[in-house]
Amino acid sequence: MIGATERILAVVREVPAGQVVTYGQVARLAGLPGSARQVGYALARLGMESGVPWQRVVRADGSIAPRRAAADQRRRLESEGIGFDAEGRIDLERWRWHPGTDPLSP
DNA sequence: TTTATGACGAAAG
DNA sequence: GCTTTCGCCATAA
Repeated sequence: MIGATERILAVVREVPAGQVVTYGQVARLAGLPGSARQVGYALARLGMESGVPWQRVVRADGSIAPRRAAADQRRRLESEGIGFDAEGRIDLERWRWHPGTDPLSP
């Protein structure tokens, strides 16, 4: 029996570098519509060196969830080519990941 | 067992 | 665009 946390992490691992997804989006893709908080909670208990690209998960409005590692997350995303506006938000229209449309899948 | 909390989100005013 | 309200659910106390 695969737990919800496992499915959440599986989805996050699918997100290609240079693109982002929102918490709610991950929840839906994991089959847990409406449980966006669960996504954040699963990532919070995760180790930063777990290999999961947690930095690619952002809020529904494109901003970074305020916490200790927020600055580190922004730095990582910028190094992947993602840009932020003056209010610290990402243009989701431009960098949002849509399943099946990642650069490596023709 | 009941309450509170948290890397959230959408709707309503 | 802002704040409030409510829904969600695993953990902790």
